[in-house]
Amino acid sequence: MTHPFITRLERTIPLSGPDRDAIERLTATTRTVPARQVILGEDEPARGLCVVVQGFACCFSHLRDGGRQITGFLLPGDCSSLPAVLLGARHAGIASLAPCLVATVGREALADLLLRHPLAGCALWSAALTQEQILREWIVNIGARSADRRVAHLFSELLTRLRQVGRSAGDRCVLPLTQEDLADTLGLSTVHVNRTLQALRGSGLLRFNRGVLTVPDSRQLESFAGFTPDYLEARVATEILLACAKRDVAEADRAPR
Amino acid sequence: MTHPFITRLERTIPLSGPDRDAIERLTATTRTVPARQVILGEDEPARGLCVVVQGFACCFSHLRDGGRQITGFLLPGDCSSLPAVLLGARHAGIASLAPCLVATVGREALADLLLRHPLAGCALWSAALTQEQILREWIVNIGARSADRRVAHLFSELLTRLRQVGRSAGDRCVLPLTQEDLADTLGLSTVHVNRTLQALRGSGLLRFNRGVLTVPDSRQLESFAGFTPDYLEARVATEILLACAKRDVAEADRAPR
DNA sequence: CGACTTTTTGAGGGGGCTCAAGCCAAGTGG
DNA sequence: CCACTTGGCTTGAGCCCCCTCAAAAAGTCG
Repeated sequence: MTHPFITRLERTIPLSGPDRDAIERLTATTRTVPARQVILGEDEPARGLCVVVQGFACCFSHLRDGGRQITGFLLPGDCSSLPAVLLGARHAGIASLAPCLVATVGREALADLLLRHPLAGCALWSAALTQEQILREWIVNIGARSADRRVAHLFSELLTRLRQVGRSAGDRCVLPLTQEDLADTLGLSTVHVNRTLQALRGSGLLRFNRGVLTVPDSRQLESFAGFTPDYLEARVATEILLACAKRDVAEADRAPR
Repeated sequence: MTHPFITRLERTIPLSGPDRDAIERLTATTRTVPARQVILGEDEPARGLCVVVQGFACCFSHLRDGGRQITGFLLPGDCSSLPAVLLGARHAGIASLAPCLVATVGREALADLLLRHPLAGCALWSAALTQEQILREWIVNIGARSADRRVAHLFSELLTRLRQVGRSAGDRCVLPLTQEDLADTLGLSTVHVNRTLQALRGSGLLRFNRGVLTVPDSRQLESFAGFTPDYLEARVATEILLACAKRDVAEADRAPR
């Protein structure tokens, strides 16, 4: 089976054989992390890019008053935000929600990849850009939608993303989230999430029971939520692609491994 | 005076002379846009990267029910989100809030820049990453803070960013925003923004009058909002920098313009 | 079984929303 | 120079969405 991270990157750019090899090598050594564990604290400096090979994780921020806000989910093949690694700035924390298989790509290795494999580098950037699209959509979701549509939209997005990585069986999928997690994601209280889920179940749009989401008619749910999946479909423009490829060839000529 | 876009990019990476020249050439032709004008609609395809040279603009999304959510502000030197250009995906709309000077960098020109000037390209990516950091912070703001702290946090961020680009005089700055804009940014109603502003004025933390923000003690405001500016300070890690620079030199050898 | 986490329910309150009207400043045109 | 318009700001009243607090019910796991 191909490496999830490679599959993920190839959704934006078709990679060459050497590219794939290089990435595979970087993410070969993994470590397992139990569920509900902090993978990278908000305060500790990021040593490298964190790639979730298997499992389910999230990015989070804590407020002084004890509140928690989840700012993203990491599915198999996703990686932690590049800013954490490239820019020295503050970064979100990362925690596992289900047991995870995690690879960490150090800064030097990352720099080397960017240098020797521009196409792979470009793919990495593109993944970060997709991430940005998602964040923007989340702002719209939290800022402008009612509680029920908010929940529906999040579930629609997660269902779509899980399908992309082959982790959904028909109309149901596993989401290792508690109602508290949902609350911290959507800017709602736990109690209200509970009642909203009941209402949604009542209207037949979805059922969410002990980490299993069931959506009888995803089309209907998406329509209710105002969800359109186009922000999740990344494909790099050909002009850019050609430029990267050209450089890639040049690199190969000059510095064959 | 140096070009604002270059100043912006150099906040993350020190550029070489040729890099600067190339960027300057790309953003030389600008057009003026009056205030309150749509620069790029949500539906129309993005022809290129949109660089705000002067003025004040915002990114926005519209919902079916007529609601609007502002998902970002573009200050002098900022550019529209790369995803719009590189990935074919849906993108946010862009609108001017004050009169703007805007340059558009076409996809071909952008590809050419990435090819010939890796360092400049890296700077561009980094700017996008900073953008991501800001989006993440906005999610925390909208999702987890009360109305008054939300307003305080946004103002703190904008004040800091305006200082970075030299557009704030001491304790005051110009923000061409209506209360409705603030409402659409923060996920609040216009009426409530009004009352919140009054409360903040009452407590002496800030005054916002007809587009002029006055903050007597920014330290105090930031403390109230729970604002820390570290997510706005981007600086690319040296390892990455060296890799880019190395490639840059190699490029210069191989294909001198 | 006993300790714990997660979900569910109830009751009450408050933060923020909607609707609607009045106000103020800055144009615009006669 | 003054009516008239216009867009934004301000206020009031009423209410509903969602929050908090608290406790019971239902799973979960050693």
